[in-house]
Amino acid sequence: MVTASNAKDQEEFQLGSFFPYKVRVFGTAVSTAVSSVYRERYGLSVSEWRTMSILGHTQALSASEIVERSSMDKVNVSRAVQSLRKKELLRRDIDGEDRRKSVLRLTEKGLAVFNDVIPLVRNVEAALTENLTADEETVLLSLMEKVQKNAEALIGDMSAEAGNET
Amino acid sequence: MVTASNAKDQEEFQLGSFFPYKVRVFGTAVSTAVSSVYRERYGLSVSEWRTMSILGHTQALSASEIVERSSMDKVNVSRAVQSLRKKELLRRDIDGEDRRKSVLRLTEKGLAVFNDVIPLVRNVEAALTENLTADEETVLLSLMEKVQKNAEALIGDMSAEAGNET
DNA sequence: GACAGGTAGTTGCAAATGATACTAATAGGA
DNA sequence: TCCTATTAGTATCATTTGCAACTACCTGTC
Repeated sequence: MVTASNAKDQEEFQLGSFFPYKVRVFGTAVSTAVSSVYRERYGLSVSEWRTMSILGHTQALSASEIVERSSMDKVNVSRAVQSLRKKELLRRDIDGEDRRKSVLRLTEKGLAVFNDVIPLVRNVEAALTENLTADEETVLLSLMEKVQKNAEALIGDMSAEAGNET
Repeated sequence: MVTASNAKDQEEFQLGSFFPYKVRVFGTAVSTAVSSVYRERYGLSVSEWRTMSILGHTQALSASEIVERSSMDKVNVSRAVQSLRKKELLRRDIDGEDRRKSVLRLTEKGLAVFNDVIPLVRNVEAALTENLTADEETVLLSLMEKVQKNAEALIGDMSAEAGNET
């Protein structure tokens, strides 16, 4: 998979035209635009927002169910739950049948915040793609998915190999 | 800009189909795939890699010139420079004409590392887009740019307004 | 030549993220 | 029942990142 290079590669490497660099800059811009909304308004972090938005309607999930739906790891979720509880936006009960499991749901206050934020982030979402046609948006999403799958495959390979080619 | 919402918005919000969420997951996957390469091999952070790749051929830049070319802020660059110096991958001299300015360049060791990493990241870059046609890649990049510009405009608006619409 | 204002870069503090190790509880056997 | 393996979630530590304040230096003006 990792093959040889030639001298040209080295001479011509330009960060500005490096695909992963562009992706990162793109992602940072989008992420900042959206997260500013709920951070400035309610001091919510990305993890907190994700947790809330998953609990929003599908009330009463365990932490690990949130992990499955949010592409966050359990540490992240655990911390988001903690700080949301501190802010009284989320309530945690213990599952009667399996006392390792938590039963998480938004409080009324949490739901109110959530409902308040939704239109704001939706507006940002709309503004981000306002000059794209519906087709373009579809294409963008499907290409991103393709690349993402490639990336995930690569990551899988790496952690499997753990580094051996010189 | 921020307009009204209706009840449907709130009922139907799904994190999984939220555009910024998808972008973030996409970006994280790509970024992880690439940065693992130079992190595992040489313990380089993203900032360090960026700094190195900008200095690579265009030897001898000041920190602020790196800032301009890298979409990192000066704090980030400063720290990257520090740790690269510690690793002896980068040398810093002081500009004779303006002693506030640093004159940064890769050491031989740094250049060797850089040249060693280039083909590896190039391979990842290629693998990320291997199932995309050249056209698709072009389209993806141009759509990302469009969205990114929108995002940057939004960010600009926000910091200008500082939050007032209810 | 001294003072105001701007620029280059650094440092320190706080929030966010990731990896690892740990505790508590359940499940499946023997 | 007891023993081991798994699972849910938490705590700890190291890294990363951002913001704001700070030092050092330069420029222009008086």
